[in-house]
Amino acid sequence: MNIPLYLLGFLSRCGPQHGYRLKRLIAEMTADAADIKLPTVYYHLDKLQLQGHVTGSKSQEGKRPERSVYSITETGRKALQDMLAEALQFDYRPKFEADAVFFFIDSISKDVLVTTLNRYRERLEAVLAQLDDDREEGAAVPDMQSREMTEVVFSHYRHHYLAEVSWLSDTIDRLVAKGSRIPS
Amino acid sequence: MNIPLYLLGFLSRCGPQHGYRLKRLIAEMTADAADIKLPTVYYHLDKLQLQGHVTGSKSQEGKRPERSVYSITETGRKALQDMLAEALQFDYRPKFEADAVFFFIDSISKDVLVTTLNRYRERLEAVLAQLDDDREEGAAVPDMQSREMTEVVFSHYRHHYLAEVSWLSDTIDRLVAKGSRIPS
DNA sequence: TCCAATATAGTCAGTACTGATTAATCAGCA
DNA sequence: TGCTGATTAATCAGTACTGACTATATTGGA
Repeated sequence: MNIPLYLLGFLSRCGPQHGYRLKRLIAEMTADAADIKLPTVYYHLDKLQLQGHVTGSKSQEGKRPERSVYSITETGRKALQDMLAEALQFDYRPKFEADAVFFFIDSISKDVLVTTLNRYRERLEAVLAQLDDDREEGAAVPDMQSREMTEVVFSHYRHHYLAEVSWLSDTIDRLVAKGSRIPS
Repeated sequence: MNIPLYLLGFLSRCGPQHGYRLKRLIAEMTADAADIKLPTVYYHLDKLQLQGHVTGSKSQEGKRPERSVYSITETGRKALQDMLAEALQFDYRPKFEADAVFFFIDSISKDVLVTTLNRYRERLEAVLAQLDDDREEGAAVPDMQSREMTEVVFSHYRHHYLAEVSWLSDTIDRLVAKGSRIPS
């Protein structure tokens, strides 16, 4: 997910942050397109610190355990530019986890498969509806720039969910057609 | 990628195998849809052995280092059925690694972005062409059952690559339209 | 027949990631 | 005011994965 890019990017845009706040910032600003787990955030902040791309200033307040505010450094800004250039390579390599099933359907009845796929299609259509709701909500993202780009990202998901539905329809048709030719 | 499902599935279908052979079997039979790395294969075979789903019989031939032939056990076949049922849940959650760029384009000129996206589209179209070639090749997969299902999987990739191209076109149009309204 | 290249079979050490847990603070309300 | 549940902030121990490496066997050609 190119996590360091998100971390440096938002540290640069929003100024010094605690790891925890940074994680939430990213989730909010990207409308959850990037939901990075908290331990993962700290893992990468540590690495970035070793590389000198961020500095963490520890500070003790009262009896609280130590906590750090992370800031991007000058070399961090350089690294950010490099990462952006790298990300511009745009390499799409999807993995369809569930496709394994198709290699072993001989142990599944065709009826069950078709029924399951139909249910899957219903769920996908629900996700699409949800996605449109979230888009409306994403319209609440503060700055203009981010909002427009959030639209681009939403559209990205939308296209692929539609593709999934379309493939599903084809596949169901194919299975049903085959079933009618060779009725079991 | 549900690797244990592939391992048990092909051990079941093709009989006892060395880890190495199993890996290649899977690559061939799935026309590379599942390219599992060799150390990953052994990692999961070890786990499956601990769980009792496969047995590995060590055998020394000549001066060769020890090597194991793995077989699926009865509990392994049970586990395989469970995994198939689980995989039938069909959960599609795409992650678009490169989308991070869109949240930081303010530091990139629009011209560069549009040029880059156009180049990306060209590359995608090449991949689509390659995909069709591979499909032809996949037609050489031995048994009928596998071949048909390989078609389904190819069609899956095809739909999503087409979606990617279609999203790209929309996005480029959007960027260009915006650029013409507010010429920099 | 000897050698280089390739195929076969596997290990190891390190990277990336995350579920579960800890620990203090704060807001609401009985 | 004292208790409860949510929020803020972070760590730890474990899982999953893989690049780089080791070692033998086989094969095609000079």
